[in-house]
Amino acid sequence: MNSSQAVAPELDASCCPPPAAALSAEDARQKALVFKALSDPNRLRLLSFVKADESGESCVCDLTEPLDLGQPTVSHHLKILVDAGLLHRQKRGTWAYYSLVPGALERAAGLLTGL
Amino acid sequence: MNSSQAVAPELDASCCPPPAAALSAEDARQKALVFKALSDPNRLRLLSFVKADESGESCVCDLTEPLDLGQPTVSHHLKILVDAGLLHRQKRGTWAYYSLVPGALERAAGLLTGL
DNA sequence: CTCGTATATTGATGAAGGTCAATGTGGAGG
DNA sequence: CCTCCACATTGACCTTCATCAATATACGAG
Repeated sequence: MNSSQAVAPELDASCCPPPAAALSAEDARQKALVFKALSDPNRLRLLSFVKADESGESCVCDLTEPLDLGQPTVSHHLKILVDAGLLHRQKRGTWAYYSLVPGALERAAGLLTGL
Repeated sequence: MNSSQAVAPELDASCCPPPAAALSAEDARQKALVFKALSDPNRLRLLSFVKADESGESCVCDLTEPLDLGQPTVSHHLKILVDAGLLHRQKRGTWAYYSLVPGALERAAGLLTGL
């Protein structure tokens, strides 16, 4: 009864054809999902922290403290960013490493300039 | 008890210096305001309609019908977009004309690529 | 001044979202 | 097998938000 598999399709599309006309209700609904994932300060900071890390990936335990949030809350936010197609999750042993999906931020930016 | 004057400062900044480090809580809070304004499907469509209009501006009455929303709801969304620095409002006579703030979408996109 | 029109504001309502405490899961070590 | 650790999930609470009906405001026409 959750939305674990809901991946924003806009970020998977190879590119963004110029819309020519206005957004349809469906297009708007799906693009809004990406910006909804970006509309929380703590999620923006999570993206920032992951991107700033030298290794390019961070585990939950590294992100909990600087955000001053509980571990379940951080996991929740990370899941939203993964579902939006912005972060990638790789589990190694007990740890879960999160990394930026290459080009995802640029594609999200393209959703704006290509409105 | 409202936020009529809350203008997102990020969109007014002349440019976006490379962050070097990670986002502060305050930076994240203000940038999230812009994406929160973009996180609603109907607001994305409003931006799209305004941009697609040949004259570059649209009045509320032109936007109410294609969105299939009530007039107060459309006014509410437009206000949020104005407060976020994305739309500009100009009142002429009885009508209120909304237009895209030049470069605002590009600056919002820059908030992402410059994370 | 009065009426009609276009827009903004207020108040209420139901849905969605962020957070935490508690619990579940699954791998590593003894 | 048992225990600790990192992380995920669940359930509950409270806040925020999108929407509408009703009302207010402001302007133009007559």
